[in-house]
Amino acid sequence: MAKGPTVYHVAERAGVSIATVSFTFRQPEKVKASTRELVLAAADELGYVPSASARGLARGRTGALGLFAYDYLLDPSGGPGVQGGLPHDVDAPGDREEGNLRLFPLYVDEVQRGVELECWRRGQALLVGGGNPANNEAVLSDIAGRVDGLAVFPRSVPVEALARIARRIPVVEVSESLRNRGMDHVTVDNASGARAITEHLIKGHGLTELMFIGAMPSTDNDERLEAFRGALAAAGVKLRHEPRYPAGGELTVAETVRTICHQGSLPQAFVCATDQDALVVMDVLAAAGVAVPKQVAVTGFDGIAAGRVIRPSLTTVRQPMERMGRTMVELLLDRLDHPEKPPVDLKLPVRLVLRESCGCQPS
Amino acid sequence: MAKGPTVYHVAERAGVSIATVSFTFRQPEKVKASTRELVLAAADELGYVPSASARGLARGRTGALGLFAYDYLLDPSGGPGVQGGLPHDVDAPGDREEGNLRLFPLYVDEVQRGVELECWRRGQALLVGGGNPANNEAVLSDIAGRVDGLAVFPRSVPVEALARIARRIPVVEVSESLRNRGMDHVTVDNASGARAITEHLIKGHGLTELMFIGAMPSTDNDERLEAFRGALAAAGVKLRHEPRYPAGGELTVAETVRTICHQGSLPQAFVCATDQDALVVMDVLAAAGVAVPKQVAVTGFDGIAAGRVIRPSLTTVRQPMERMGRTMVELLLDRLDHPEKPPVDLKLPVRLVLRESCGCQPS
DNA sequence: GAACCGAATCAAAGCGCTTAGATATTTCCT
DNA sequence: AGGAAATATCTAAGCGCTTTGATTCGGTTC
Repeated sequence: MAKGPTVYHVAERAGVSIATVSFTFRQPEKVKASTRELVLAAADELGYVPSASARGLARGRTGALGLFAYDYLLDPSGGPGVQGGLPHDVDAPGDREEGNLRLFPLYVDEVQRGVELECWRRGQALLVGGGNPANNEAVLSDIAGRVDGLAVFPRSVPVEALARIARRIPVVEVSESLRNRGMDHVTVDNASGARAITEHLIKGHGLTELMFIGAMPSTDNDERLEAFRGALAAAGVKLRHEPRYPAGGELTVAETVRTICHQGSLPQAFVCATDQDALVVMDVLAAAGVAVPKQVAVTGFDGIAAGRVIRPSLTTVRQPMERMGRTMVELLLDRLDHPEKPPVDLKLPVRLVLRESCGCQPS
Repeated sequence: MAKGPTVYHVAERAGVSIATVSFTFRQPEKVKASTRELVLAAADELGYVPSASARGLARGRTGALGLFAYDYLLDPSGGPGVQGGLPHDVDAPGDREEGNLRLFPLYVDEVQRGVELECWRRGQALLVGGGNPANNEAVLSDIAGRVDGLAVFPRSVPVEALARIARRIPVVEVSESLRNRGMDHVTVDNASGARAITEHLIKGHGLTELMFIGAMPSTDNDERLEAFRGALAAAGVKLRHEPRYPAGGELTVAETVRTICHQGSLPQAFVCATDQDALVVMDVLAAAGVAVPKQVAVTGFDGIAAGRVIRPSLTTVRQPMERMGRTMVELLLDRLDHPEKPPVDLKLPVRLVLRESCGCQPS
């Protein structure tokens, strides 16, 4: 287990210079076939594995991309998680350690998967870092020092810290395009999605008393709310139920809905800012004995897996999450070749997914 | 976007030597407080981010661990995937690109998650690499050059390639402990699990005609089969249905079960080698109009999320997957400190999870 | 056979950081 | 105040690789 063999050892064994060894691995066509085999044989016998540190230092590029994957489930302010309303199970209690909370892949998981797949497809190494809410910045900086480009989730890290990193290497962020100029962004067409789902409720199901609800004010959610309002106005529906936005976590979504149930002032539909919000809403409604979609329709936004399996299944707007991840990788690699191009905001299309919770029939 | 600032720039700006800059970041207590602040200020103004390549080269350690995550779903021989028998959905067709196959986290996903969480908790950087079945070895070698230790899934990579890597850096493998001496292993107590589930069928449900079935002969599966046999023998149950093991994929599990259905020679229970096998079995049975568990019981092994949600829910033996991932990281870090200790085989406990598919009632 | 040429190989200069060991500075005694 | 001991900082030598420009080599051409 002594310190492993280096180019020097291989070179000596093959009777060539270290330059030739390097060429053999990086630009094989520059080396005469016979020499190449000699070197490869020596490398093989020695069990030579090139040091990425040395290469990275010499080339000025590490050849790896980074993903800063913030775990929302570990976030104390993250709310009740995704499991509300899902089928319970005899072995659930005490199984937390083993991933009960993660029965389904979450939004971030699916995007992360896209990043992984695209990196692998392109032979790029991928460093995934996580917070560790304690020392997010230290972790981020550590990752930044290891990679050529970085993909991050919104609000996983302070803006200034991110800006600082972005001065050194390309950074691409999901959503939040309005803030953080100076880096690329991948977003989805929130407006179209929210409009489509609102119009469907109005025209498809003849509902007019719609209420928008969501836990967090984010760029995405704001755009959705805006489009929701627009769709109501366009349809000539007057806003009986004011959009509710228990922003900042003052009032949780659950509490808000619970109150509404008690007051008996239910709208005809809850248009939720996200699927996770919708799951919470449906959970509360079930507990209060309110039938979905009979008494009230519920819609989400995102298209996470859990919404597909829950009963009633969740009508939603699906974001192309895997593709978003892949796109981030593409943007990063592009940016490495063209550092001076102006920052890009790539807006990906969404798709209305009609399921049971709005009143549609499953096929 | 010029090449970023280095220790030299920071040193110059702070009016100290580069050594002091380095100390400020690595061993702050060795630097006088006033100097430290000077350096940190300079670093901050310059947007200094230490280069991990340079550090790795100088220290002989990269400070990162690697995970070689083979994607079984991309494996052409991987069989029908996990979705057999799961609820279908209006938006399923054509949605493949967006992760339909991964509606639930698979075994590898949960283990990977454990690796990630433990790395993050310990402030370790984590490199996840994937095959790319084409050039697995190249990818593996690339990763190996970047990390201090490597975690791999069984049979994701040729044994010799792995052995070669293991000569250079610590490697820990899931399962397969019988092969590949010379590296650490994390396994589970397959024997206890298989025995427990078999005994439950015999004593709990009074079944005597049990049939073992699984797609792949692996160390894990062999141990399970062995314990299955042992449990039958111990219970004095004679083996009416010979353990069926369509090894090597000659006959797929699906075909085997289909044939059995047609012949009308059903056992009282299918004891499957893995949950994925069990899902396939249940899918075929459903298609053949055979009621589970009324006409035949089915059990799995692993405890993947899908088995919890499918109806009837799947009785199985749960592996502590997240913990296995965490354990791999622990072993790796241990091994770095104690290279000469003999290789370890860590056998983690499993837990019998009774659900509907064996005939038990959900609570 | 001298002059020349392309191809193959090599020598050497870093890349940005860590860390012994040397040196400068401060602290604390007597 | 003088000097030893403790502390703070610096000098300089790598770490293993890439890559430019120089050198060597085996042939061609005239």
